[in-house]
Amino acid sequence: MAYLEHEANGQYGAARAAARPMAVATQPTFEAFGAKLTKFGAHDVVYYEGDEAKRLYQLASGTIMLFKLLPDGRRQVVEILRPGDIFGLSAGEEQDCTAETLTEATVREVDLKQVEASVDLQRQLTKCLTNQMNILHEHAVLLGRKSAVERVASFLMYLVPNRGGGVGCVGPDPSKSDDGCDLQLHMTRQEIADYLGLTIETVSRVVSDLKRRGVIRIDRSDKIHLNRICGLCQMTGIH
Amino acid sequence: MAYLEHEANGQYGAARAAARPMAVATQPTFEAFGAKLTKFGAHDVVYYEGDEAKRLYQLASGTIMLFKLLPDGRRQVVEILRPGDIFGLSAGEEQDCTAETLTEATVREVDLKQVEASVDLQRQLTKCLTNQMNILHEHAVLLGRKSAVERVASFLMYLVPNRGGGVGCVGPDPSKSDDGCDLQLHMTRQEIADYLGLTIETVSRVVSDLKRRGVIRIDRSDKIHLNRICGLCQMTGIH
DNA sequence: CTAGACCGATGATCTCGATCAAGAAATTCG
DNA sequence: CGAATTTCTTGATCGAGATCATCGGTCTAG
Repeated sequence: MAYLEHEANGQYGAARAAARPMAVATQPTFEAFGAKLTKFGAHDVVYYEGDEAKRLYQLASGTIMLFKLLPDGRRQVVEILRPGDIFGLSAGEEQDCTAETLTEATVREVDLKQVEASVDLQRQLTKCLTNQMNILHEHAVLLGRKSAVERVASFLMYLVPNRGGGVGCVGPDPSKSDDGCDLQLHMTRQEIADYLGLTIETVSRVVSDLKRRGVIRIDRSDKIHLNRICGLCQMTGIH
Repeated sequence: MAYLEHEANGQYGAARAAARPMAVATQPTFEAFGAKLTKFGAHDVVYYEGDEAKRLYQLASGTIMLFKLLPDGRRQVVEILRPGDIFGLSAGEEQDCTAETLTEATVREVDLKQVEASVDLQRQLTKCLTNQMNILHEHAVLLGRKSAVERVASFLMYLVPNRGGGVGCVGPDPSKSDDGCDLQLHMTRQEIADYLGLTIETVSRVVSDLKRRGVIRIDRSDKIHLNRICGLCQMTGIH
């Protein structure tokens, strides 16, 4: 029985966890499908939770967050979208999240009828959804099992181009002196906290701590320089 | 600006959060596509995290969990699958999760090539993925923002037929005396803990507490009777 | 320039859930 | 059946992160 053989590696066979999905290829776009292009300013709402879900959206440029609210005001940011990501689909009649821009953004809109009809569109859709699903899985690990430091480190690594969340990290890469990187967050401490399932104070403290330890440098509160990417990656909990 | 108008409702416009997605319609199946049917015993592994992702699976009967591991053994159960749910797709070459049965289960397998080719299959796929994505969003709220009691209450409500997670709850329903329900968990306390981002002890304590308060009755450790569904629903944090 | 609003940093304290430690109950197996 | 093993429960203690409180910095409006 495969299960037993596996158990030899520890409680859940943690040794197998070393194999991890690699960063994902470029995402398809819906350009070719005569999608309507809409422009939004920073901090605009594209739709609210509860609005009728009748269109498919794809982010063409900028950054958008999807969040959900509890009636007492607690908020959870469930996805941070990048160009190529799709949103606005819902299993029910209504949107399950609010979509709000973090920066200026342009969005492609396609009618759901049109989606139904096109094989190509469906194929691309599947690819996008699968990709976003994998990210949601990784985020569930972060929210369910990681410490505050690990969450912030994972978040920063997620913003490093081609290193989504430290996933696929190969350890210190001596072949390149790429161990520095400038990040533009486009998010307030509150938005970061709501994404990481923390409070604003904890995020602030952890960031200060990373600065004190020399792992990062803070140029402006939303502009952070990573001094040692690999050092940061070691703090994400995935090593 | 829509944002400002919205803000009148509180920090994030919590008032809008009342509108929630309804329970989802029956899921499509891939029966018609000549899928190969495989039978698994309880606690069998369908595939491991890191295995090559080359097939699409759909759960035909039984229950399966998808989980991810951190190298130090921390585990997060990211999805609990029900008949109709699909799994095994990955953005990369490798599976991002381990899939393990909770009960005996039968699984339909379709080759990825075949998926690419069929419009119908794609359409159904989109529907399944969208549904599961919505559940992942809800679960992110649970992991990021809910208390231990709210998590356990939400989990139990999630198992009540037609009341997925208390979503779409309409308050005490006096038209039916349906305020009781027998649940078969098919999960150990450890598995529940790993799904809810808690420890086994906390899950055990909360369950004992719900029993003490008369909200539930424990017939066997994995067989729980809900005495007052609405009372439980009130504890999920969504009201 | 000042006043006001907002955002972020940081100290003090508290609390919920984790951790540590036994037992009790259920399940498996000889 | 009883012994061994696993799972669950419960108590005691601890600590990471939440909460509360304050202050400094920055941006905007007048």
